[in-house]
Amino acid sequence: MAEQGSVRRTKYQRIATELRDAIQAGEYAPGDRLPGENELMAAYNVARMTARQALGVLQNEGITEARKGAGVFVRSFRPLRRHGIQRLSGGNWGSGQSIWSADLGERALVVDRVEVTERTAPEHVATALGLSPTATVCVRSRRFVLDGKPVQTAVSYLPSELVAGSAVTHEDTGPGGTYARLAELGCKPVRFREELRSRMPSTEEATELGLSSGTPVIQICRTAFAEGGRAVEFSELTLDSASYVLEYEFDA
Amino acid sequence: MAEQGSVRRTKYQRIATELRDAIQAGEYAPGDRLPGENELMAAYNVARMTARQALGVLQNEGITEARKGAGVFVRSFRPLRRHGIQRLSGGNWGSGQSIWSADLGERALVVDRVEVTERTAPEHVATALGLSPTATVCVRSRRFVLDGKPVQTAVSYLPSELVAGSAVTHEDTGPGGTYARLAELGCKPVRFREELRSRMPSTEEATELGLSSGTPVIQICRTAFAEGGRAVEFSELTLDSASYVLEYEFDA
DNA sequence: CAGTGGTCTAGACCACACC
DNA sequence: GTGTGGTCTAGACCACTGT
Repeated sequence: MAEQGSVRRTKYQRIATELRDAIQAGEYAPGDRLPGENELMAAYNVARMTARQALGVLQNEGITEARKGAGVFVRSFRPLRRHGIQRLSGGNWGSGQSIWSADLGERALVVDRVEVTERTAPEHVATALGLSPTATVCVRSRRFVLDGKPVQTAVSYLPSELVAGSAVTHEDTGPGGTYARLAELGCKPVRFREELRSRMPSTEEATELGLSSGTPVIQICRTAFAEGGRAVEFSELTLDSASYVLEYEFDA
Repeated sequence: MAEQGSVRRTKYQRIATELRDAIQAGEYAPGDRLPGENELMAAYNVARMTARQALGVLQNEGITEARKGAGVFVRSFRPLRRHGIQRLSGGNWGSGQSIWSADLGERALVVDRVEVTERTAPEHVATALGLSPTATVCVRSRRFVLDGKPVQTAVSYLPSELVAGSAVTHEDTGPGGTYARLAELGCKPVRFREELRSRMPSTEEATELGLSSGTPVIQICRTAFAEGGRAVEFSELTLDSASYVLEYEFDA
């Protein structure tokens, strides 16, 4: 009880630190239940809001997750691996191993929702595609689900002038998908630029991806270029950061 | 359908939503001061903790920042652009434009702290480098600062057996840096694998990078391979997600 | 049903920023 | 000094989860 002078931190920080250390020491495994608000109030002789604040620290760090009516639990990190560059042509690269388990396993990443519309291009899309501000684009919105859990949303924009009347404007784009259709139209993507950033999700994104507090998203803006440098597709992907590891492999 | 949902929520969510909408509508520009706790208490007739909770929502979304004794302010996003693949050989790629302003400008990214040590390889490092668990590695820790603000930390691990006695083990690795020294040792890196994830920072990382609440970090684990596939360097980079946009450009 | 986390109140003291 | 956000208390009611 008497520990005034050691470190100058606050009560909730001290509680949070002890819980975090216990987790990292393996005293609580992923999925385990942590002491709840009532237990912390009794164990540390603090008010409810103080115990809550301590638990909130861990939640905002993304290492725990609260389930209403059930308790607070240790989260796990079992990411999908997304290979940013597909040419995994079989070299012996990789005497060293990847850091995070691939875990792609046999679980299927399936499309949950598809929505195809046409509208005038948002400004940043028109800019990315090099279109006039009044041009229209085909907008393909999808959500991807893994084992019932949404992990990614994707919105692709393609110039209407390019894809009008093709299967790209259908929900089912047919064998080979959008890129195969673009190839048939003489605009096969041959080069890509991906711009990544990470940030906290909006409330809509958190809802749509089923994200708990303390989970950032990775936003990928990809532009696909055809031979000659024409931008033929612009995509905005939003990934649940707890579900993904991104991998890029390239030569010097 | 009707969008009655905006009225259904709790008090703090309603307050947060109104503030967020006001920000997105441009009523508050980046750097502007928002109504504080006292103002919100009066304006919405709520208790202090409720006003705080509303402001906490925006902070956790990373769109505002609280400065003790001063107020709550709208954050801005002015990222550096990190080109993951340096072969930016001047094609005409890019009829379309990048999404976020590059803003690299003339500001200098400088090394703030360097620390070089030697120790036995942590398990995941030994695995990544294909070393025995008892092997020792040269550990180079650095912090990078932009305009006085820390934006990245980097820890590189190189096999001791490879770099012992070379300038790699000095704080100043000389012209061309570590990779030039590796080349001289006959182990020039010719291929790289970068594994990225995003997560909330630990408290140490938040302190070291000066991150405010609601700012994730991007963690990059890079393995450098020499000709023949030998892993010669493993690096762990931790980036302030508010300071970076990552770009990867590659052929299909 | 009992127990959990989520929301909310109405006070209080503190450290810090700005004037 | 005054006002700010940060911490903390001691209550309360609610919605939800589990059994």
